[in-house]
Amino acid sequence: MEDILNPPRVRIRRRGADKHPLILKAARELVAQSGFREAQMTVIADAAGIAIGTLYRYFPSKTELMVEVVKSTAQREVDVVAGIAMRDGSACEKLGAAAWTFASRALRGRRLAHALVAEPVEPEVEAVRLTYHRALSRVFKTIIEQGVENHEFPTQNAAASADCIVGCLFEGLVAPLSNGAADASTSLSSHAASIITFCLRGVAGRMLTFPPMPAG
Amino acid sequence: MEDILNPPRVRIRRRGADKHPLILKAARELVAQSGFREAQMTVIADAAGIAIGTLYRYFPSKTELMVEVVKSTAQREVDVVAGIAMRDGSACEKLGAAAWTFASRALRGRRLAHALVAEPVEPEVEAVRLTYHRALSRVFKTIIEQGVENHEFPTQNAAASADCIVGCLFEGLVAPLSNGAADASTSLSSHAASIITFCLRGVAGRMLTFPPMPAG
Amino acid sequence: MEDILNPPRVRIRRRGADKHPLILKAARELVAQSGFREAQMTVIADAAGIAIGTLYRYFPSKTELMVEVVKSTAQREVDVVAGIAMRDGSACEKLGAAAWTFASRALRGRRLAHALVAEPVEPEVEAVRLTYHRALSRVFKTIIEQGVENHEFPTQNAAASADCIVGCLFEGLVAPLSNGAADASTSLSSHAASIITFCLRGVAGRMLTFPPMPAG
Amino acid sequence: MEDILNPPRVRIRRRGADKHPLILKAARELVAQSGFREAQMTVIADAAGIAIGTLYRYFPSKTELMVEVVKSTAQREVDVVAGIAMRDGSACEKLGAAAWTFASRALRGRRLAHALVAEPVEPEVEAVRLTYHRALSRVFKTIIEQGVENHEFPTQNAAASADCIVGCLFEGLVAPLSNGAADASTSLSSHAASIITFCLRGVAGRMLTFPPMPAG
DNA sequence: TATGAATGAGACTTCATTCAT
DNA sequence: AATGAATGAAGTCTCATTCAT
Repeated sequence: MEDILNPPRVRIRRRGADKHPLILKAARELVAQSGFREAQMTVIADAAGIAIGTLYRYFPSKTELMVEVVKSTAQREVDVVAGIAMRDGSACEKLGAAAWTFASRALRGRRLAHALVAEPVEPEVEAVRLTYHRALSRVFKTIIEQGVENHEFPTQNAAASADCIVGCLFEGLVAPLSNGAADASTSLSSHAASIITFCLRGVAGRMLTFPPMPAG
Repeated sequence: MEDILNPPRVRIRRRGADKHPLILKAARELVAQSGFREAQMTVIADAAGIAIGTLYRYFPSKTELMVEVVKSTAQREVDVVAGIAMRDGSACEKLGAAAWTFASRALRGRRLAHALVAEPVEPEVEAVRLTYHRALSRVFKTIIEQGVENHEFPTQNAAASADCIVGCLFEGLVAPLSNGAADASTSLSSHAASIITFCLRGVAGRMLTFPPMPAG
Repeated sequence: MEDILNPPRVRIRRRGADKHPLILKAARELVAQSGFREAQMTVIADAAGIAIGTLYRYFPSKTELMVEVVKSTAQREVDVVAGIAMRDGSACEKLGAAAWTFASRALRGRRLAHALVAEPVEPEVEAVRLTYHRALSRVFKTIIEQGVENHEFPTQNAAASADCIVGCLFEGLVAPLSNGAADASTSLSSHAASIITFCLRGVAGRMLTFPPMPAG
Repeated sequence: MEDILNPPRVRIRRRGADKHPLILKAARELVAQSGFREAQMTVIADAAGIAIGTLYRYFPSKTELMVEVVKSTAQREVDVVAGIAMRDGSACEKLGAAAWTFASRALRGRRLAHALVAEPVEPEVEAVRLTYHRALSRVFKTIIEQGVENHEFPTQNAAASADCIVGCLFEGLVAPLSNGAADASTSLSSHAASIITFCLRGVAGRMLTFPPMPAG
């Protein structure tokens, strides 16, 4: 399981409850709702039920907070997808399952997924998001490498293929979400199937059709 | 050839050169250098060597200016790639050439490409950027459809495949550029070859290796 | 006939048509339409069909132009009302007729009347408007003085009474116009009759009812 | 007693004095000194001894602040005049007293009174000012109606008469103040007496002379 | 003399961050 | 430790006025 986070920094010593996760939750929800730009510090503090001054005891700047938001959210996504990669089964199955898992989570989440993929702001946050992309890519890379060893897949630049899969999923699933329209997720899920089919072919180098899975 | 732009608005003229392209150039360069966020109106005016009031004679708001920046830049990219798609040759060759063209142009461009692909901004600008993605995708879709007719490629959801190609190129080429580091472009161009290979396999459903082209 | 204007200043020597009245007309119409604030120099120049630079050859500043607008417009109003005061008839009749004339002109004109009465801006323009108020007042004062000489009216401070009449007309007729609503002018004209009745009583010191006149 | 204000909004509190009245006072003084035009947010903040950001914590926009300035000032004036209308005495006495009270307060106040009566500004502020005129008029209307019931005054359009009184007071007292000149208030107060005499005659329809009161 | 593009001071507003209580 | 009022730099946009052609 990938760990995006650097060793967790020393936190403020506190008497009562640790407000760290509380703040992070509030911030994440606000970002999920309306993006980084709209998530102002005052609003986040309000949502967390604490004073703005208190928020600044836990996070020294908005940048830092947003970095944490991206880190933690991304980590969760990577963990889930990575969980799939650990299961038994052929590389092909795992690849399909992992992609589908990512896709179905992105189809919910919408705004948040978009924020993680395409809504940057500051270089520092951008850097973390890149880390997320790479972490996700690494999960796929691992599966591909297994498949190459198995001879399920032909020899290939596994890292590049993994990047491509991530790109396909982002472009295919997240970008269309950025127009606020609440598209019928049915059509999106068949679209997702086409995307994943493409990815499987790209990796396997032969005709494979991805059978859509029950949402999960 | 795609035309993203609406019919061009009537411009100011007389006395001195038309400042429209001058401003657009300055704005584009600033965006290319440091992204939308840093491109403030005052700075753009300075860079263009004009007063802020003059800037506002040509563009009624920052949003409008940024929309033009994205439109014009994106249009140029789409045009170039679309130009490739018009040439003679097999669908496979054209697909490779178009992808390679996009890739090699993105390898220069760096920050600008990133801005066109993944930076934040306002909904209005975002909408235009999405148009760019779709326009690029349509170019690839056209090639794929030709290939399917030719029986070069198997039957497939051409739109989804085209989106995937765009996603692969963005994720594979643009995202890595976003860290300011001046990566060795050699390694990037071999990376690009891997990416394109993946795309070709995804479309063709069989083993194809993309032979890197002479930079152009 | 009152002359509000100071001796007309030396104007620019010109070859072709004198653009002075042209500009004044355009400015007056714009002020009448949307007030001083909205009457920007560029817009006035456009409306007059001349260049902004030319406008500035005739009027050295917006303030000066607005002063002229108020002066000329007010002069016209004063002239019309003064014309009534010159006619034959009892002071009482003339007073009623003059008031009614002012009122009926104000009921058209709307925005312009408001601008002349209540929409000031700069001290310089304000000063001119005050002059207008005083000039109008002087017309009424003349009528009242005649009436006092005639013994139609009791001895009184004619200047103060005249100011009051002006005040009644402004407050009673112009102020209600400031809400953009296009009130039924029927109800306004009966309102006007009540206003004028009040004025006549105030001057005459006995019961007089003003019989509304045919609009003119 | 008229109440122009809507229910007062929830205010900021805690730590330090409530800055609401402080700001309002500063703004009122600036308007009184130089009118709405000169009352810029930065200047108001400076005058109140606070930062511009603080100003915006209390008033969301300049318009809102100006509305409050007009509302609160006007309310005070209306309250004082209305207080007179509640006293015992004949309608005639009350009418004279109310008018005199208004007049004597306007003779101080100068610029501020002018701002409340005749300065420009935005539609939103204008609307509030109109409310002030109407509220003042309503006070006089009440007195007149009492007088009509008493048979002190003849039957008449009480609303129109009340508007006239307001108009007389504004035109007779406020307008002359608008030229910055510090007129001898002695002459003004005898002028005021003439104005009020006119009003009484207008309402009563017979000869009444208003005996100037001791200033209050 | 006419033109109108260019100018730039100045107005309003936002929001991350600080610090006295 | 918590609070939240206060701060003010920074950004966008307007419009009267100037001046080169």
